[in-house]
Amino acid sequence: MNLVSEEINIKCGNCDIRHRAVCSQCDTSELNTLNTIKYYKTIKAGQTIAAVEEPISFVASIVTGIAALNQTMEDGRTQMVGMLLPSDFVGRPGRNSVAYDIVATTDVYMCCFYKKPFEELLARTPHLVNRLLEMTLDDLDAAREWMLVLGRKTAREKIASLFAIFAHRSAVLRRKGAQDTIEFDLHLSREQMSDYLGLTIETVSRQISALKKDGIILLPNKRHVIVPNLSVLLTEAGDDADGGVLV
Amino acid sequence: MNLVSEEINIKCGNCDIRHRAVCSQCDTSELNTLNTIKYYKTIKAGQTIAAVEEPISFVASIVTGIAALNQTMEDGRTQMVGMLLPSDFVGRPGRNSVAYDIVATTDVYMCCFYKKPFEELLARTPHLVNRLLEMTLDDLDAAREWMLVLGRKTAREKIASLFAIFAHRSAVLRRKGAQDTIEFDLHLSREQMSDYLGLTIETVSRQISALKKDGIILLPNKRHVIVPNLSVLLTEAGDDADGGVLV
DNA sequence: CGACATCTTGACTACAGTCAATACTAGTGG
DNA sequence: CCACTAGTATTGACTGTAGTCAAGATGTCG
Repeated sequence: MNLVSEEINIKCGNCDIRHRAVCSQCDTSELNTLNTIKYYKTIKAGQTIAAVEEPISFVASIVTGIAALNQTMEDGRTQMVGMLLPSDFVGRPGRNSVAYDIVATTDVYMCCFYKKPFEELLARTPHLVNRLLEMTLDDLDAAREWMLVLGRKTAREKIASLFAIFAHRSAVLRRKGAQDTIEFDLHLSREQMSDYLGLTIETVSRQISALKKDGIILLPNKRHVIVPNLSVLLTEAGDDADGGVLV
Repeated sequence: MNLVSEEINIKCGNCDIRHRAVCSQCDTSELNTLNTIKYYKTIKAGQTIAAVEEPISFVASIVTGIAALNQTMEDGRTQMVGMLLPSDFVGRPGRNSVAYDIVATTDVYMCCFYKKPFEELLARTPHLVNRLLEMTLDDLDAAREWMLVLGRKTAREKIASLFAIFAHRSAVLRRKGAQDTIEFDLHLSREQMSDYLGLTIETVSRQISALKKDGIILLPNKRHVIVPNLSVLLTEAGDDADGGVLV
């Protein structure tokens, strides 16, 4: 028992997403319980984690990697409706299927919990529900923020908005300011970007070239972006140069 | 005491949204508590219920009427990011302001709870949090469903999708099937529709005229719509003729 | 090195936006 | 009751942005 408990502490204690995931407020005993119903799983880039028709037997936290939530119309048009990043939660308690296809964009490492026992734990652990509510409200705000991008922004503003999100995330990680040079790796292909932005890949390509030509961004290669001045990028995104950027 | 309790039962017992709102699972004692911290409020059509800059001192349930969640860019472009219908919840526990402007589309009658005591009740009433989580997850699904509309659908499909939502809601209320004639009142102006759909009012107007010309809908007047055949409308919306319509 | 993916660029098209004139509707006051 | 006004909606003509189709460039991996 002692051994098990120690093992858990080592595992969860070292976990990168420990302080942000659903389990962030769990105490040792709750982590013990979680440990009995959890397993880790790796999904290769491009593989489907869950599909709309199929039942799903687990819920999970993304530990590393990126996954996309995709909606598809019969004729093949697709729209990415969300991006799952490390610490994000997969699955909806109380439902046995997902509302959109979840596809691994990069290799994804997940901490999975068997659905049924997780829901039981949820039922007797209010703070878990609280955490889930917090996360869901954040997701909702992000989704609505993105609705403005999809509904009202031009192609150039859309690209700038997407890059602003990546730049913002990178800036937070490296504690940089809006005046500093920020750089980040582009984990999405042109096609994935077009699906996220409601554009075609040609338009994505053209607008990226245009931003590059105008010196808003530098592109040492196709998957790496350097932003000399974040405020300028934010202006291009149609945002106030300080606020309004989620995720 | 007895009197008070009776009065509450009458009030909440007769409440149209009693079985769908946050309070749907509350017992008599909880309703009593809620009653001590609640008040009713009417907002005239066009009035702002809450604005992004201003602090908000309450959370609320919409009892009757419709309100819109609006996002606005500096240059005036606006996007409706959600519609609040009877039983929907207003405000975010734990936050003292809202992320978007909330504007009454029709006259709105709200059941308001003072924020602080409501949050305290929330902290000791797990099933309330559960209900709020359920509602938020539904909102999130609806928002993501709408992202597909905004990002990938044509103007005609957008209008058809909007009407399909209204028709669907009306059909559920009156227990009609997809083959029946369904009608509904249009509570939104052309401008509000354009804000919801990410279009201009001219395009909205043109597409409505086109749907009318093609016999997909009938328009006895500008604010009332008759749908002879819902499946046909759903096809126009680009949806599978049975599923996929939220709210 | 060759083969296949992904990405970029160009030429042309089409859908929705813009600007503007006209029609409709509801409300007010003579 | 009609005339007038203000707000809302429709329709037309034209423009512009992003989509489509297609060729060529770049990148990746066996």
